[in-house]
Amino acid sequence: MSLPDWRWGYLCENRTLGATTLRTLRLGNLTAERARDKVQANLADLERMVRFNAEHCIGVLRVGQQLVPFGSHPAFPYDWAEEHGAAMRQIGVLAAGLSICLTMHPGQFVQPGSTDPGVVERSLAELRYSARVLSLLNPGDGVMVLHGPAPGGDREAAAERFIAALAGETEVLRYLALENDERWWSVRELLPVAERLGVPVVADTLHHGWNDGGWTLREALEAASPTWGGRRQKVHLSSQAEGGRPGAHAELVDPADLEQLLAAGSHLRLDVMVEAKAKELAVLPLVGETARRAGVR
DNA sequence: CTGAGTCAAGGAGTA
DNA sequence: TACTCCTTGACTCAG
Repeated sequence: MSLPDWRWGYLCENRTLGATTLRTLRLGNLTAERARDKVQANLADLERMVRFNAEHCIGVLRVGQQLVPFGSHPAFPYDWAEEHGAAMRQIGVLAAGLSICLTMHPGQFVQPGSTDPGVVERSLAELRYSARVLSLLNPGDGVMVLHGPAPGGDREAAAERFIAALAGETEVLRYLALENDERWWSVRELLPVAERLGVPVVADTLHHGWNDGGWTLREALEAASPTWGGRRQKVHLSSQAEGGRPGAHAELVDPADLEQLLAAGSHLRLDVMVEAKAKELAVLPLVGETARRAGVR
């Protein structure tokens, strides 16, 4: 088997380093001084993780959504982009020089397709915040991943609201990608929504296992591939936690799940984000395994 | 110092 | 109506 042209990635923190970009604080404790401390600590660890990644051939890193805690909240006490922009740009230049792609993943509260205008506005605020972070950190190839809209009983209407809310958001759309979920949006169903927004589709292998839309994993990967244009195609890889509820992430990646992705996508140029509780410890063996198969280069 | 309870936020399902 | 769960961990405070 030839070496797949893949890069690997993990999420938000690094156990080897004891580093994290997930530091946050309570809204009730939100002061400029405390927020500044958190942001600076998160950024310092982000830089350490970027360097670690470069040393270990890990090409992608997800940045914690709370890199700037409450960065999209009206109560945030200062202009974080102004104060931390220089530090973010510096890390971005470092990462770009090391060919490391930084990504984000706004959470389940972000619902730009909601029927509630207040929810839409708060969701857009979070998406604009994420786009701003990426534009400072990673203007070249940053990506933020969002799930399809909650259907609310009428998928088509929800999709139309979702598209309408995002259509004018140039900065957001520049970084946005849509990810299949285990219940409502298979890769196949998500493609037309993404196409209308002009954004790419992230195929998540675990979600695909529960909700395949009638496609094999290979079909899903190949269908999503052209949505990435010349960019590397982002894919999420994880394994079901033993005894956990459906969708719960395992500590590591099951070898069978790696084999499945290799069989389905070895011919594609992928960025494989590993969603595993052990973070980089789950990725390092995969980097080694895929390199071993190719023989020493 | 430790462990339990809690944390901005939405939506869907269950009781 | 009230409660649970998301992807998780970090924060807070009572003891």
